[in-house]
Amino acid sequence: MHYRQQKALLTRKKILDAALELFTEKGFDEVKVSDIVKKSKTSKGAFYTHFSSKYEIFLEKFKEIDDFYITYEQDQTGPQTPLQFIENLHKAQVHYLKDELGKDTVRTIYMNVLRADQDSFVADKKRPYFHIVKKFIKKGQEDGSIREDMSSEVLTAQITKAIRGNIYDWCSNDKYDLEKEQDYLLSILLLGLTPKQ
Amino acid sequence: MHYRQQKALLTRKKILDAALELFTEKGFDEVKVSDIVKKSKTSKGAFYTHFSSKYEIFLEKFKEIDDFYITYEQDQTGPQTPLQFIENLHKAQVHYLKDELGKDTVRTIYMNVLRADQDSFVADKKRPYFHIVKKFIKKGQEDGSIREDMSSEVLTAQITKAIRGNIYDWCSNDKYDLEKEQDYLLSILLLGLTPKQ
DNA sequence: GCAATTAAGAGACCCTAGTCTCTTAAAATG
DNA sequence: CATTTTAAGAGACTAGGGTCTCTTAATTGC
Repeated sequence: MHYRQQKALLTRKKILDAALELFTEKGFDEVKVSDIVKKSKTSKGAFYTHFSSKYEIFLEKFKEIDDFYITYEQDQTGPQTPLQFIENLHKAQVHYLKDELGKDTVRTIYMNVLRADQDSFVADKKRPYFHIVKKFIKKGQEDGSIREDMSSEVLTAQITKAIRGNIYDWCSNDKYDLEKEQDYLLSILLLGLTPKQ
Repeated sequence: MHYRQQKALLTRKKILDAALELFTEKGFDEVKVSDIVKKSKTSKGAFYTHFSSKYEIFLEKFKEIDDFYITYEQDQTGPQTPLQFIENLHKAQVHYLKDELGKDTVRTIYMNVLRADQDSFVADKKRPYFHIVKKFIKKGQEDGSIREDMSSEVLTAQITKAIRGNIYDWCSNDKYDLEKEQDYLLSILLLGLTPKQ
């Protein structure tokens, strides 16, 4: 590690810290790149050598969404059937999105995922969220409580994307009861996971 | 209708026609408002008196998405159970989105729905799509093939939003087999609609 | 140690969606 | 018919994300 690289890393951190502070304070749309540059006492040139867009720096922080899922799984101790686990996970999820992250943040993420140059993030199968759901679907298939005509991978993909539909609708509607709608949707999805008679 | 209003209407039409032609030719992102203005021989002032954004004029055209659903329902003649109808409708839907509208158009719509100033369009319950699905869910509830612990309105909302999740994922992933994923998802959703034992 | 190379960064500049102001001609008023 | 009001539209201007070029100082090579 050379002196120059160290200094660059410090610059990167200055920009990141300033940006996150501003995002928290004013929200993504209200923060200008020039604000970030001013606050971090750097320059546009520095900003764009370290981050490829304003959205990228925003995402940096919100990759910690995944910590929620990891922590959630660890915290579960009592006995639960796989279906109960999946249901409870998704009920906890809406609280986290609503009360911790906030609609505006989620909306920003969901919007930028659709930008032509961006590669997905929410639907990335490498995310802990996907792994955790898949793990419990597998368990359910093993104990016979979940259908086996589709692989756990495929079933997981279907559940998570249906849930994304719910979150998407919440983001685009002013009056939307996220919890209630999540409950309704889960009721259909979980029944849809049971083995066919 | 006064002379001035007539002339305004003509201007509006000139802008709309020019815009749609350019969108078809080059895609939403590649068309500049100045291109539209130039092609229609009008001005920015005229553009923004008739449309509130570039997206709004785009949506104007793609409200005809709804014609697809109306036509589809009318064209169905043979006997089908409500669940079969819903399944077939959604299989036809993906072909329409993929081959008629195209991913780029759908992506543009899904993205703009999330813009803070915009009110939804895709999740609007007044759309024919919603009405048609609801009608068949009601039928299924009447003949006992669909669960009755939730209203047809609620069930419809869940199905349509889960489907939106699928379309959303398609829009944000390069390699995504929309038809196959729709089949998988429908398999879960339709089972989830059946009455609980 | 000294030239040549290169990476970090400063900031002027570009691009384009959207706004603002001003003009003009049609409609309303009397 | 003259005057006032107003709505459509022209186009200059603003805003803000992102790009480009140029500088400088650290690193490398001889």
